Amino acid sequence: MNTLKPLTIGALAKQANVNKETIRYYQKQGLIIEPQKPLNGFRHYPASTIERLLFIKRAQQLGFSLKEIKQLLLLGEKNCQDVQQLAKAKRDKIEQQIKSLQQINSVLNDMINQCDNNNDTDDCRLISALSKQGFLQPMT
Amino acid sequence: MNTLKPLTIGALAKQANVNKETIRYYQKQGLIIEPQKPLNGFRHYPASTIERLLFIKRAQQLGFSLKEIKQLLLLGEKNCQDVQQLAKAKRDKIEQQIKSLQQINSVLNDMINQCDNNNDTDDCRLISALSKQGFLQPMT
DNA sequence: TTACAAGCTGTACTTGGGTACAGAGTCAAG
DNA sequence: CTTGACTCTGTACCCAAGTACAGCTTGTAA
Repeated sequence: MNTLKPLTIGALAKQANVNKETIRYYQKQGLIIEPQKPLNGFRHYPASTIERLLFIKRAQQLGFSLKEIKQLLLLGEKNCQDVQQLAKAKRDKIEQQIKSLQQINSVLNDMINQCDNNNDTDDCRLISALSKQGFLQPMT
Repeated sequence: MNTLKPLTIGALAKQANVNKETIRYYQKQGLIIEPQKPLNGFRHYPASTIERLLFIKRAQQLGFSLKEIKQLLLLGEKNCQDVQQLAKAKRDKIEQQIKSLQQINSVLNDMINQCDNNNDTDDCRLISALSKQGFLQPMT
């Protein structure tokens, strides 16, 4: 009874909660190994591919691109130092992003508040604020 | 002497510090008006187009897409309330993004620190952390 | 006037992360 | 043995925000 249905692409997709086409796409990109196709029939995936897909999705959530994830997977076996480097670079980038977004956010808020203070429709302070120079420092 | 050279596309591009092709692209997208082409000759842009381009670039820095910027420009003349709505929606999105990035950042930092604590190359904690489930709450 | 720079038009290409579809082949249940 | 669900392969398409290029016309300075 427990012949444990072989993992075809559809089953794999379900298990890992990704689209079939996404799996094929990852194969083309070299992110997961495409199992040999038996002469007649469908491919069977090892269960570890589920883990691999989940890994990829988690890394994506951390802001890694597929290209970077490929690096991670290649380095992963051997080179903890290099992996850490990648992670640090990513962290620094993310910190930069946070700072930019915070700056943007405060500008947006100022503008929104200015808008509150003049609700005659004619002259929108928000638009005129955007029309002026120098309200956002160039990112350093 | 001061015939004040007419603003052809190249001059405009220089003034606004954007690429000529970008200007053509914005024209196609309806973000800036393409002046009539005189029967023989090159287009002349009004100086206000410089302002318009700068406006677009500033709005982009605030995270607005070109599509949204088009909205802003259409609304801008009349409808302060609607403009404010757009700005608020954008602010909320940006706040969400900041929160996600902060969460990601702290996860990355934890992982990097774990890596520091074992510098034997063989078993990379960072990779094994990524291999485990549940370290990132699904974005709510 | 002749060369060279600049503008014009249209189309195609880029990146990243996929999705969609057509036209086959194959498997498995009834 | 047939039907329907699934897989396979390949190609094309989507989005955003442009960039690049070919082949032409026009403007300008020496």
